Amino acid sequence: MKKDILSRHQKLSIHKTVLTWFTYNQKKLPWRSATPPDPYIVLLSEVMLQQTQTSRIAEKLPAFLEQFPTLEALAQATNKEIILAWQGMGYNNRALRLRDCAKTIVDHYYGIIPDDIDILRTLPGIGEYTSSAIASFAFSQNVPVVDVNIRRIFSRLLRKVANNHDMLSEKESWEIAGILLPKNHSNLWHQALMDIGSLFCTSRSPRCHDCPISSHCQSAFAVIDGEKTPKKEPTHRAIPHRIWRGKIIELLRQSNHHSENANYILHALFQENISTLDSDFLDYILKKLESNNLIELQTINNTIIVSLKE
DNA sequence: AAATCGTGGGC
DNA sequence: TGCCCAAGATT
Repeated sequence: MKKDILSRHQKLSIHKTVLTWFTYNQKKLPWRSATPPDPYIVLLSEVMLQQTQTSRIAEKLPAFLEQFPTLEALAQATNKEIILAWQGMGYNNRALRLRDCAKTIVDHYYGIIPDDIDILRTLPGIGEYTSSAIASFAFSQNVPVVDVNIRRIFSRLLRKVANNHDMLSEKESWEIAGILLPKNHSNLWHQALMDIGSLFCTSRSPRCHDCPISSHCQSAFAVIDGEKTPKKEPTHRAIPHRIWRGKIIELLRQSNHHSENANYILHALFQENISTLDSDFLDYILKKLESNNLIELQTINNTIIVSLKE
């Protein structure tokens, strides 16, 4: 990409508009309440927010923080404790990785959350986005950050898109993020862009009329919805395994502190009016959950007993 | 490196 | 209703 996508003047104008908008209109979120920011809370929230709406995490974080008030407390959580506490946040493997991340920091970094982006990147459950987000939001380092909101904003801002799926590549987005990064304002800049992305520059039906940067945007008032899928035939798509996995984990959460036998699980899931679950398939799913350290299996009197892993 | 990893809400 | 989407990471 060329560096002259926007003139210096245009960049400054956008920076000022976005940062000013944020000063008066930023979302109030639990992980934004501490000044200076608490790196532990930033770490928690950023992992929780992966592929998950801010509104849900805003609800869940306070109770989680009460149960695990420190990095050390989180590091000591058992699988079962962390999975129970993770209720409603999805992608249960993330919960174990978060605990493993905390444990790694306690065991190898004196319990101090690293501020080095390359070290952060090596921790369990922390990838390119989250390492950058922590460096920027917790430690105010002037690094680029790209999430789905920022990628979508850049995609639309810089050229007129064909539809709401027309996006810059991941790589291009990071390059643009580096080029558009205002000096010394990574933190506020990227949080502002994420707010604007989630409030106005949404994937479908963007609200350009209310968007603070629509006057700078090549795609303003011009984003159209993408194809509504060729819709060939009913193509009864199979239910993804993760849906069954999620139902099983949730069932075990609800039967808190008890084990369940596999036949009961089969029966319970059947009653949810879903027909494609047979015994062998359930066994397969259970073994994968076991290998993920999410559940424990034991066979007693020829029946399989299932419980959350301790 | 394309697939897989939950869950809830919007339309 | 069924499909899409959401502060991505891992294998």
